[in-house]
Amino acid sequence: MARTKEFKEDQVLDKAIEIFWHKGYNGTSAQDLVMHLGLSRSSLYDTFGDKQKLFAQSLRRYQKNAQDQIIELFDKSENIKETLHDIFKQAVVESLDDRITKGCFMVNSSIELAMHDEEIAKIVKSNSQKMEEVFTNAVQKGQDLDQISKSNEAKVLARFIFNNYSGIRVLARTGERDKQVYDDIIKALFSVL
Amino acid sequence: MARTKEFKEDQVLDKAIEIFWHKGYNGTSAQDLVMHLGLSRSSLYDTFGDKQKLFAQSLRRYQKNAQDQIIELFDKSENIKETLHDIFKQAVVESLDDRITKGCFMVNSSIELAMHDEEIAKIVKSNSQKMEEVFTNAVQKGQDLDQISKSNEAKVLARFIFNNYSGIRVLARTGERDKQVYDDIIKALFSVL
DNA sequence: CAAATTCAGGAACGATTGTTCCGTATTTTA
DNA sequence: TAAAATACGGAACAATCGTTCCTGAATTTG
Repeated sequence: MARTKEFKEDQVLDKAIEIFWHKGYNGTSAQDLVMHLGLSRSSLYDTFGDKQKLFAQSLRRYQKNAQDQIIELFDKSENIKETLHDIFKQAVVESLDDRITKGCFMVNSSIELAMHDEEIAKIVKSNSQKMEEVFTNAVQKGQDLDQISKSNEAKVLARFIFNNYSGIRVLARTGERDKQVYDDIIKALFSVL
Repeated sequence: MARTKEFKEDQVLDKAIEIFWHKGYNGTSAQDLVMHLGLSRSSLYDTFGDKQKLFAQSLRRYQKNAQDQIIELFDKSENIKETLHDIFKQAVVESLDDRITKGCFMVNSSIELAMHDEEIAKIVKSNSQKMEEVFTNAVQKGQDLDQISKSNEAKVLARFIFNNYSGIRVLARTGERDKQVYDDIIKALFSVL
C-alpha cells in the first residue's frame, strides 16, 4: 500500500539536537535545519509539525538520554561518591573536548526559552524534579553506605550537587578551556561530600 | 549652535539592559527597542550604531555596575563570610522578587552569544577574570582574618563560590520559586567556607 | 534672525524568517 | 498492475527582521 519511511525519526532528532544545542532555538533557522538534518522542507514539516514542536521533541529526547545515562550509572554503582566523581569528570571531559562548546542543551534551553515558552518550561521543570529525585536517592544510598558525609541532608546535598553541575555547564558554554578551573570547583565540591 | 541631547545615554542603556536581559539578544527586535527605549529608530541608530553595538554597550554597563557593587561590599566588609552570605541572600531575593524572572544578564548572554560573537565572548571572559580576582582577594582576606576555613586555597574557593553563583542564576532563570531550594544550596555551600 | 544640531515619524530597503503548497518521482503492498 | 503513501526539490507565501533614509519640526547658540 504505502512507501516506508526512509529516515529514522530518532536519527533526525539526534541531528536536530546537535544543531539546536549548538546554535540555540532562535539562532537556528529553518534553512539550517533542512541542510543539517538532510531531509527536505516538506518532509520536515510533514513529520514534525513546526520548528517549535521539533525543538520540544529534541529537548525531550535529550532529556531522556541524559537521565537514563545517569540513572544507569547510579543503579550499577557500588560507590556513590566515586560515581558522582565520574559524572563530573565526564562533564569536564566533554567541556574540554568539545571543539564547538555546547554546554548543556537543557541549561541553554532553560535560559533562552523557559521564560517565554510554556512547553519548554514544563520540560525544564520536569527535568529538574527528576534530577533532584535521582540525585537525592543516590546521595541517600551513599550516606546509608557511609560513602557520603551525613553533615547535610540528602536532599540538600542533591540540590547542591545539581547546582554545581549547572554552573559547570555554563562555564563550558563560555568557552573556558582551563582544566584547572573545573578541577578546583570539583575539589571544593567533594570536600562537602 | 546646536540642539542639546534630550536623553541621557546612560538612562537609555539602562532601559536597553532591561529588555535585553528579559528577552535576550535574538528575542529582542528593533521594534521592541524603539518602543521600550522611548526614542525613535533614527535616534537609536544615530546614537548607538546598530543592535549588536547597543547590546555590547549594555552588557558592559551591566558588568561595571555589578562589579562595582560587589567590590564595594567587600571593601567595606568587616566579616567576609557574612558579606558573602549577604551577596547570596541578595541573589535569592532578586530571584524570588522578580515577577519576570531574568536571571543574570551576564550568564544569559554567555549562553546565548559567547560562542557566536567575539566581542561578547571578550566581555564575558573579562567578567569571569575580574570576578575570580575579586572573590579570590576577598576569600584570602577572610582566611587571613580567620573568618573563612583554610581547608581549600583562596582561588579554589573563589572559583567554587562563583560557580554556585552562576548555578543559582540559572535556577532563577528557570523560574524556580521555592526559597528552600536556594537556601539548601547556600547552606551546603557555606559548610565549606 | 540664522545656522546648526537633534529629535520624531514613517516610508522603504533587501534579506531572511517560518511555513505552505504543488508537481513529480519513488517505493510499497494489496 | 493499480492504489496508496512517502519523499523530494523548489517555488512562493506573508511576515518580520535589521537598517537606511527623508522630511519637517524643535531647540540651541552664534
